Amino acid sequence: MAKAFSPQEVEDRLYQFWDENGFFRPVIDWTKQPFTIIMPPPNVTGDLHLGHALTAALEDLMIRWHRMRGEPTLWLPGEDHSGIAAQVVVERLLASEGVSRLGIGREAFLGRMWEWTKKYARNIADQHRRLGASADWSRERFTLDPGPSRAVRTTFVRLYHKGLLYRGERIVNWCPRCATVLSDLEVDHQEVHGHLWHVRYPIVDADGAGQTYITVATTRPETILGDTAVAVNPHDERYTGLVGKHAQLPVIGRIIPIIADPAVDIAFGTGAAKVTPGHDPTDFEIGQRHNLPTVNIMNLDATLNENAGPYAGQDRYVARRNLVAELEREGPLVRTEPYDHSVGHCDRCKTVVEPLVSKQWYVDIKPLARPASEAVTDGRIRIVPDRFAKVYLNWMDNIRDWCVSRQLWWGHRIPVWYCQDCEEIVVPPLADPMEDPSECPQCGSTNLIQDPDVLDTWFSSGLWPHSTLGWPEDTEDLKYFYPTSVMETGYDILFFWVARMIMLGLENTGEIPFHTVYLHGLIRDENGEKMSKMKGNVINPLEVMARYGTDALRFTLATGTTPGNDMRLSQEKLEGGRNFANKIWNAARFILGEMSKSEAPLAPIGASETLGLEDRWILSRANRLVKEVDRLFADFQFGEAGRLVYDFLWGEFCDWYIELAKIRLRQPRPGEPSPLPVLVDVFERGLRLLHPFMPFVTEEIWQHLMVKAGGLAVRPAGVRQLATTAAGESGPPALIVQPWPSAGPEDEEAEAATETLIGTVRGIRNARMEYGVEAGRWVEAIVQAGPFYDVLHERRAALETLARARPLRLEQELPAKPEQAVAVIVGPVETYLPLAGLVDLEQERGRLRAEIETLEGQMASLRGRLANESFTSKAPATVVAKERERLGAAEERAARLCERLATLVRG
RNA sequence: GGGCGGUUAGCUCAGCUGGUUAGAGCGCCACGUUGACAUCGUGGAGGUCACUGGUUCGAGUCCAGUAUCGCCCA
Repeated sequence: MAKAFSPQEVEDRLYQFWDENGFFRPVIDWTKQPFTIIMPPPNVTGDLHLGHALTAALEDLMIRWHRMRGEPTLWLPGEDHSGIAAQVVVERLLASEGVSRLGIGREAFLGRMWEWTKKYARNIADQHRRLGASADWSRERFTLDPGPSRAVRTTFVRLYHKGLLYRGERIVNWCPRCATVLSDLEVDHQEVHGHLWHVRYPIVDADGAGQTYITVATTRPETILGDTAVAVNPHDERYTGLVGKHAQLPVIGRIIPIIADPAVDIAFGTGAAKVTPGHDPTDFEIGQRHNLPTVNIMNLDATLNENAGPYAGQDRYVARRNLVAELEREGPLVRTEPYDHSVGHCDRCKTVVEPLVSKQWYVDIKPLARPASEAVTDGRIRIVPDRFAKVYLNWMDNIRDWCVSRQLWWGHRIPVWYCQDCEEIVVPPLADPMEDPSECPQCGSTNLIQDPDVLDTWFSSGLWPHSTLGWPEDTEDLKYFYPTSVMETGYDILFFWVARMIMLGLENTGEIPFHTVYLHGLIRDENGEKMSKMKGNVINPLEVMARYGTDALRFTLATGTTPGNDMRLSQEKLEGGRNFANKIWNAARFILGEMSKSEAPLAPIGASETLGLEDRWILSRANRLVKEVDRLFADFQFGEAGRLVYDFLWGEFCDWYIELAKIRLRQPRPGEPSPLPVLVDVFERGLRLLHPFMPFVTEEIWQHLMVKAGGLAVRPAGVRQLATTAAGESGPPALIVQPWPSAGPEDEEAEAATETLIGTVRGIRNARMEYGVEAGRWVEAIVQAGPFYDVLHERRAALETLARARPLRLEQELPAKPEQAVAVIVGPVETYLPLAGLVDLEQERGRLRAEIETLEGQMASLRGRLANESFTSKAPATVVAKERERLGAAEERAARLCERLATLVRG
């Protein structure tokens, strides 16, 4: 084995080994409950980013854990066609070739889309493989595949016939750059610095005494050209006399009514609002209430149209500038003030969205939202962390109809035909949603034209948990794996995706799509900034993996996040992950080296009384760890679990157990058991616990271990020699399919004794350092071990070696304690280091006094607590007992320290 | 405007049924190349847990309020 772990040498090989042996494919076993995760399908628009890496790390962690627990485990991978985003990329590609989408036509364009998509879907899948994703690639799905497409069309047809899909003309969010409508969720509201322009409209039928004009305030003066009324609040006394009168629009001279509507905010601007039903959602509603005409002044590319009179053909912002100039010149502009307000931007391209009236397809969402809310309120679906349940329910309660049509070519074409002879809308029959209608059922015409638009990408994503498993067919997969277990994704798509999956899953299947929603946070850069290509602070997971290894990335992500919270990723953190992998690697090198040296077969671990103290200790600690990790995993606390495994392997196993084992291995005493079986057993169990976090390094080491163990003809306890593949065949042994460890009993006696041993070693090291003893020098030590005499006598060699204390005199009771010596007191164990020539009695007295002082502070607070009648009567007995014990220990230690101090003072 | 979250060591963060003298990684200081590992080891310094009040025998942890930063929705 190489001196340092080199990830690139093992990752591809091991992934292939797992994949080829079918370990990723579940065996359907109807007697067992499966564990299923449907992977959120990444967009095919490029490379995986760190968010995907986090998703993969956490999902693979759960998947590997459940697989090791022996559950039929399915992780179904896939990719999303990502409608608008993908189309934009390919359109840009075409532009670089000097052609356009419209130029080459729909069919040729879709050909190019597919060509491009296939390449990138493969790219995404390959990147998931590099992340070590143990997903079942035989079940991989793409949103435009025949299966999921059939699900989309079936859903549309059923919703339509149920009356839950309708075509409506209303104000939509239009992205002039993407040339499509957007759903409310795809609009990103941002504060922008703008102006509020106060514009005076003359009253044409003023009654002499009253006002002769009315002043409106607007942030979008160009829409004046589309005004069809001025509205005031009915309770606004400033304007009561004007309601019913008429004003004249500047520039184009249209006469418009002054109306009263409660939607107008008295406090905003002048209290008089211009009403542009064609270009503002609120105004549209006012227009509906008052039967106002709607004037559309804009083309779909955000230039003004013929209704804009002299401004026709100008871009909206050019027109705004020019119009403001004209108003100023001509007089109606009475005031301009700076004004910050929120403006909708296209989620994808950040272009300012234009509200305009358009005919689109909508899902009547409330009937779907109710059952989706109930599924969360009644606990059938658990959201982790649970605070997001409130966010979810709040959104559901205020949900608005979902605009699902998009003016794109790339996507699921809307299965609606329009009769060109009678205006009938034709949708395929419920009985066969896939059938394209050939004639109009109303008039018999065959002159049908399919709606040119496609559906919102999220419409197909919303079906993902059931469409990937075969719905609408009643497949075996659907029956077995649905409802799925966990949906793990980022909180940023809770509404976009998770909510819609719940609604559509319930609608289509009558069942929840998943039992648990686990939401992770965003990965930010080391300064807490959101990563973006624009800022240039994007960390590419592929580069990270090349530099630090996949395990390092995965461990760092999995342990650095808590549910629903963002994480800052930095090189330092990744280094930590890499170092941990290397630490484990080197522990393996040590153990394997020792195994090679040993001629004897690896003995099974015997009964407790045949084991050494530290063996019992580390086994007990390992058992405690398994118990804790199980508890934390079950509660989705992966980060905390990972940290415990890290602390155990590094801080206990490597730092102490291996060091203690070395002493026995180098100076074996007759009759003493070898630590090797325990070394191998505990390490091997540690590898299993770590496997879901760091699959590659653990598998690689485990394979080495098996070769060695196999060579010695004895395997660590509990190893499954052969794995079973999906085809029911036997495969080679592999860590990925080893059983998850189960927790054995704890050994408190061994833990306490070993802690005393470790504490004494630490105390001696500490004293050495304080007195400036050179690291390599051996020092004399005299130990009064009291009740730990037998234990320390047993571990005498350990104490000597680890504390570098020799000669070491060990007694149960010390009749006379050395005076010219440093005292180290750990529990009832007193250690004296004469440190010839180095001990300064004044320094030693100071050291003792300081220790006594902190101890006294502690004792005072404990005594106070225990003297408090309400504490002893109200606190649980175990807590009170524990405090008593602590006080006792502190008192004993203080007494010993005081005694020591007294000796020194006397001397 | 409504809702949510953060505020703990120099930095980044854990701390989930309230119970030691609050932990980790990184950074810092000192020492150390004995055959697992310098991607390392040993030891150390460093925090009135944002603030105020409350509940409780006991609060970093629960409640209310304040400040401040951030996010979501409108």
